[in-house]
Amino acid sequence: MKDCSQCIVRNRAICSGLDIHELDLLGRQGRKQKIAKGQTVFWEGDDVVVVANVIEGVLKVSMSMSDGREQIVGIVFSSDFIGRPFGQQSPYSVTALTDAELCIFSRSTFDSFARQHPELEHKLLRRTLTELDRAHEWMLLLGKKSATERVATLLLEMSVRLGETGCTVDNGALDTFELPLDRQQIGDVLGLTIETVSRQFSKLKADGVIHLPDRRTVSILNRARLQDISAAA
Amino acid sequence: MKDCSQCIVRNRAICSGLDIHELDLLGRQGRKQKIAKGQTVFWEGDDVVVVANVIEGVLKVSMSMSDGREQIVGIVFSSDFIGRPFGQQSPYSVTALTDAELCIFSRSTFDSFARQHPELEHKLLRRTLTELDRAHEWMLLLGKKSATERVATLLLEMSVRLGETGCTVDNGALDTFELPLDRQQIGDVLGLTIETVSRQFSKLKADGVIHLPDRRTVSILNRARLQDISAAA
DNA sequence: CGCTCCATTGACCTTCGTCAAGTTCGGTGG
DNA sequence: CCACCGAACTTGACGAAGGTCAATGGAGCG
Repeated sequence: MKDCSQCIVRNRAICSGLDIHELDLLGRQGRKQKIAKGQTVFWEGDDVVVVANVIEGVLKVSMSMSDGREQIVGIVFSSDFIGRPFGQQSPYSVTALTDAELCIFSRSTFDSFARQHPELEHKLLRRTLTELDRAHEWMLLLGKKSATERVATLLLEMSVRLGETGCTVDNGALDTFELPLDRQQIGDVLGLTIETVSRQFSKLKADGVIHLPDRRTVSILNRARLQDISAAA
Repeated sequence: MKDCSQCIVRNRAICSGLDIHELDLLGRQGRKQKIAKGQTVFWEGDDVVVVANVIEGVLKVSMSMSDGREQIVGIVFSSDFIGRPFGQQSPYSVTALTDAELCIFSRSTFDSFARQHPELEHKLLRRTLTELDRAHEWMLLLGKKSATERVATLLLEMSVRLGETGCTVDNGALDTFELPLDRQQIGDVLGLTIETVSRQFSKLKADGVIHLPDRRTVSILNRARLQDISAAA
């Protein structure tokens, strides 16, 4: 890798706490890699040989059962971190939902670098803690919310997180955005079937809460109403 | 707090990486506190003023919606850590399921101590990462598993985690144990109603997989079968 | 002995999943 | 530019799993 200081996620990724010297050191260990949409970066159950920062693109983190049932347990965006540091087996798979670019490190290299650079571990800790908060929020959704509430929650969440990833200037929630997930994947995030998701989309559209110009893009027409429907805590 | 070196969770809590000097320093900041069963340690949405190690007892970590629906997002045992370091608001409530004893720190004190002691942050990071793994596993359960599978999974999980907390010598999974949760709470962990949980218990009992000597205690008669039913990944 | 609190069980109903057509969109080739 | 093709999505009819409501059971305690 040549120059971390020019990296577009420089200020948002976990590397952001490092000084120029450390950044250079870490940079030597990493390599950029492009991942095509649909490609899996690593598989559930495999040995964790690498971890990575997401430079560009959207990926899903998923777990599945022996009979094929799959749950998406996370969606990661530009500047997010993927992989399981300090672990032997990967508990999940990571797959690109869009074409993506990663900054990849061998896990063992990363682990020992992290141990020698508390600032990096600190950033990773903070990130893991927010990730855990998000997981908890999602457990509430999966355990207690109705189909309508789940879909509304997802739309709001995507609106916010796509807004955060710096595609826009203002960093605010987007009113119109393109979903990086197809209907099946939305079902797999929400613990619903594709048909139920579709019906809820249709209903929200019929109620004038959202507009669906095409399969993938969503326009929020009435955010307050959507928040209401999502039964936000 | 007088003497951390004598603490019963000394070797399992996040303090375990600290040397005697550091341990003494940290010990001066903490205080032990007994919590009665049913008492809430801190509330969802409140400012996080404290964090704590669990010395003894079992507590639930829960999130709830404005209309009262509640999801238990975690169960913590002896030597586990509770509270949200580096955060403003607590995203969840923590309530004692049994009488408990905590080792409490002011969050700001803990935060700055942690930042000055990378070994502590490292332990906390590892713990947070396994906590996240567990949350992911539970998302799979909540999103994709049937009622029977959920109950079977919970029983196995409790069997293992109660076994780990050092109540026994061998640290293995227990075949007979007392549930720290009542039926309503089991429902709140599994995303089911109390009636469905009860029906599944009765069914497992009728099938000879488990035995229920009284409301709270469970005896696993056929672990292999239970594992099968749980649809473990 | 009887009261209270859980837990269990039963009957019924709602929500969501399943199965099976359609329909739309986007891409490809004529 | 238009026709066609396939994949993804939508819609409908039906059924099953689990929720709801209500009655019953049973253990612990005064």
